[in-house]
Amino acid sequence: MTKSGERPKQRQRKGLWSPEEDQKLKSFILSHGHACWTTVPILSGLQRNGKSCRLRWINYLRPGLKRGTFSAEEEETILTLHSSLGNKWSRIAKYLPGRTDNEIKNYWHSYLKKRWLKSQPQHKTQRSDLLTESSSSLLSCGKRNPETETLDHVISFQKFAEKPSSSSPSQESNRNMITNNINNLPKLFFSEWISSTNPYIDYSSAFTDSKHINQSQDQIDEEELIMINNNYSSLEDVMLRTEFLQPDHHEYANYYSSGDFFINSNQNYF
DNA sequence: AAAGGTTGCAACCGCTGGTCT
DNA sequence: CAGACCAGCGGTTGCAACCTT
Repeated sequence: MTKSGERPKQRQRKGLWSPEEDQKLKSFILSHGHACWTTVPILSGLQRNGKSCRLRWINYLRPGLKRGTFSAEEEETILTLHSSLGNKWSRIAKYLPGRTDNEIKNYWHSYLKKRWLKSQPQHKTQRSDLLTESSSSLLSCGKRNPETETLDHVISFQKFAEKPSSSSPSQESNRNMITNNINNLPKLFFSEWISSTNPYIDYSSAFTDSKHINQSQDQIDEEELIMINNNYSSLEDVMLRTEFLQPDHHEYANYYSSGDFFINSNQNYF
């Protein structure tokens, strides 16, 4: 202990996580939860800071994460949501089960933005100055400034607006898809569901605090919904699709609050 | 085969807002 | 009410893998 009574600061590791560290963190959180992230490294014996542990869990270790390439549907969802929400990656992630905000952000910067630029040679006329002069900094994730930020939104908006309607299923066909295929849905394990991103339930708090479990639809940002519905009809498709993937969240929430969650998530994944 | 360039992604940093004391 | 603490978010960086010359 120091004079002030604090613990002497342990040298904290940085950089890539080793498999041993991953295992320590994973088993600690699965058996104890994470009431307070700053205590997690101390209690689990990791030489990392709490922030780093939190990030590693959310972006990599959390059960139910999808890995690998984004599907065409996911791409469309990102483009659609980005066009109305901007760089609100965590909000966008809420509609992409199993994807993290970090993953979506990286995907946008490394692929989607470029794909759009490639497919839009005609824009050289109107916005050639902006696109040619700042595209290099854009593509290299240049420093934040109002101009590039605005351009981000312009890019994603135009991309969405110019998409042929055939590639974006109508609300009608989407509903049909739901009714036709509801029985063919893959069943989610609860751990998958709780780890996937449900727009109606703040599962991250729920994980350690069961009082949040019964939060329901009113938790959605109403302004967000209004904006989405006013601007783009296919954004409703996004919402439907998301709900479609996670139809039984209330039932699962009750299941979680019953305390069986950890047992089953352990069985399913470890 | 090797050097240099590019890409993708994991992780860090700094800021913000909420909660607690 | 103010300050401390914490979680969450978005921007940025570092580096390994891959590609090109």
